[in-house]
Amino acid sequence: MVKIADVARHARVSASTVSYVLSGKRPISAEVKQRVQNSITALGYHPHAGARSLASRRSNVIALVVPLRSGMHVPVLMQFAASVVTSARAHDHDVLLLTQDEGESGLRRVAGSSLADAIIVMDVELDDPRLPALRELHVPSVLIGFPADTSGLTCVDLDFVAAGAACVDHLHELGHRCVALLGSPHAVYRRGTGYATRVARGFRDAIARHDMTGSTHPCGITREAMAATVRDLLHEHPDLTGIIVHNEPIIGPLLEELRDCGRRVPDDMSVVAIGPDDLVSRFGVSGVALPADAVGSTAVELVMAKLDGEAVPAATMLHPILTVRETTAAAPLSRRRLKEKA
Amino acid sequence: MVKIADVARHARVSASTVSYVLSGKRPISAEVKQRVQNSITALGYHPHAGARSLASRRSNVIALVVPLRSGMHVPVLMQFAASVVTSARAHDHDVLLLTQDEGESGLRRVAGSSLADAIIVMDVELDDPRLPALRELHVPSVLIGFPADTSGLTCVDLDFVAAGAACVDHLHELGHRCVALLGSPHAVYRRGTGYATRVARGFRDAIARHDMTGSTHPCGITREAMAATVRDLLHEHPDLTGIIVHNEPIIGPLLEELRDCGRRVPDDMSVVAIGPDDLVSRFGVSGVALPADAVGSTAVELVMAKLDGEAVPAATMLHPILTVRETTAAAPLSRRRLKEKA
DNA sequence: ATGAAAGCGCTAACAC
DNA sequence: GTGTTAGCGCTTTCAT
Repeated sequence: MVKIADVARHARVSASTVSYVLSGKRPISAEVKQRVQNSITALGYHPHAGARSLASRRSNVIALVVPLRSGMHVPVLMQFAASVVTSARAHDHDVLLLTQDEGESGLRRVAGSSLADAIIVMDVELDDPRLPALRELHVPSVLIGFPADTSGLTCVDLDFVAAGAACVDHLHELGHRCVALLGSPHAVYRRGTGYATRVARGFRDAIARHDMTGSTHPCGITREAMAATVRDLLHEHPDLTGIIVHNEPIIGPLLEELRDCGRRVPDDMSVVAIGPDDLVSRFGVSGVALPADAVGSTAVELVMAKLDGEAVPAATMLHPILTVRETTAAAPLSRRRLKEKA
Repeated sequence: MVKIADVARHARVSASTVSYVLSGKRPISAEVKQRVQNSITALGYHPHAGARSLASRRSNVIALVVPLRSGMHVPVLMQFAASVVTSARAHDHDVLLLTQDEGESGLRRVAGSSLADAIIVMDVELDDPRLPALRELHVPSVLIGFPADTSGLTCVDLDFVAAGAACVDHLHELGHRCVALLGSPHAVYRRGTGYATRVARGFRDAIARHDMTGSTHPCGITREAMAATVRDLLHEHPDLTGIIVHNEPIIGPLLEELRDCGRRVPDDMSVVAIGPDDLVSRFGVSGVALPADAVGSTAVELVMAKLDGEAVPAATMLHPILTVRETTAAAPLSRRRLKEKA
């Protein structure tokens, strides 16, 4: 194994000079710098990670805790993870993969042994059991998702309240006055998943602001459950012209069901979705995409800032971006009005 | 930070004794062992990973290279990864996550800096550009998937040849004599993805062995492409009674399409699938599941064996397990014969 | 069965 | 702008 002393000898400098060339922590003459770099490539030198972390008290590794057994949409998890790895590498850090089932002790182990300098935790729930550990741990951490109490933490996620509102705003602009939110299964609301509730809040706020009629409907993820909910919905609200759906697995089936019920989308019924961009774009649905890449890279930026001792906000909310596709159009009623005017 | 000397003092032993209690590399009296363990928990001691890897030349980390941008079925990737992490933890190792796009240099970096003791590479292609590096690297590696030439490597995967054959065998036993393989898109065969070709080989071998009629059909992943292929197929082979499908995205649509074509499954047409178990079981399809967990844990076992200096086979093929569900039944023709006999 | 001591390869004062 | 040196916290001979 080639070590720093070998490089130093080869470049006719001291070991510390090699170290400083690598870290850039002190000015080095252009000539020496060049010589050292040549020797490094000539010998194929790679600094020993362990020695480095021992001497510098920095492992240049960040731990990423992923929820492997959860009911989350898996491709999104992957996108998160990919984005975290890529961003971390851009900051010269590596990523250690931890599973949620190691729980609190996993966090303590990784932090305690200086395996990682920081921790990113995905899919945090409202009252997550790991929160106390994260607060008291001496390594910086960033959470993806919002717990009930963010004090003493750093959290990042899509602004789901704004996302819910953005969907309503979009429908309102198109002249819709009676809309519905097709949400997650009841269980998701009860178990503290935060974002489900937040979308509902954004929805209700916007409905009130625009003086519209709106109702929210938890909805199962099976085709049958969805069909039942939708039929009830159409029956109880005959003047419904817009549906906002925040429930990944039913986006596709919902479109089919509406067709089966004799409603053309978007002519008779507009549909807006909040969900993973692969899903949303695959079905050509207007809506707000879950910005997995942005969330991942933001999490890394926040972690790096904390490692540099900078102060960061407890909550970072990513602005929703609504993309208009083929499932939303002017409300039937307002189109009728337009014709009458003509 | 509490270090080994602190534990030693607290337990009134030397540092080396603490180290040996931890590693078990030399006999320690029950009494001392107990005292040391008490001190460890009392002080909340965690050995410093960097110091450890420096002194022992072992990081206790294995690198896992995942193909993030590939066309692979993402949930399966996740299952692999989860299985690798869990198995690694059972061997007291952690997992470093690398993305495929770091390529060969990523492997050299991780190995060269002693960040990881070993490398597991997922989704290896027939002529993977990273193979030379993997062969010459001084750290052990295990590949998930088979390249064209496995010499000097250690590979593990489902035995796709046997899987293809098992599907044919199953149909043969049910009395089917004319079957078809609905495979991956043409592009997958051209690009060297190994398993596609291997399934086809197993299929053809079994067809020949049983003296059956069989044809293989590459198939696009869109609903339309699949529908076209299926209609051609039904038209050209009127006596077709069984379809083996090895193409994740079309498993569901295929069942619908057959129904639309007036074929009842399994009464008129049996369907066997090779694919991710979540998919296969979701649709109640008979078939061979991709044993992600088994592949992941086997990969870890192989890596551990290599780290222990044991010799391991270049190729480990996991036996396919065919599960019979609701989409296969006795061939219509043979049932007719049975009736005639009665 | 236990202890003492010599590194492992690197970084960061401290010197000049 | 560069060199010297004292650790970083652990493992593992060597010694008893």
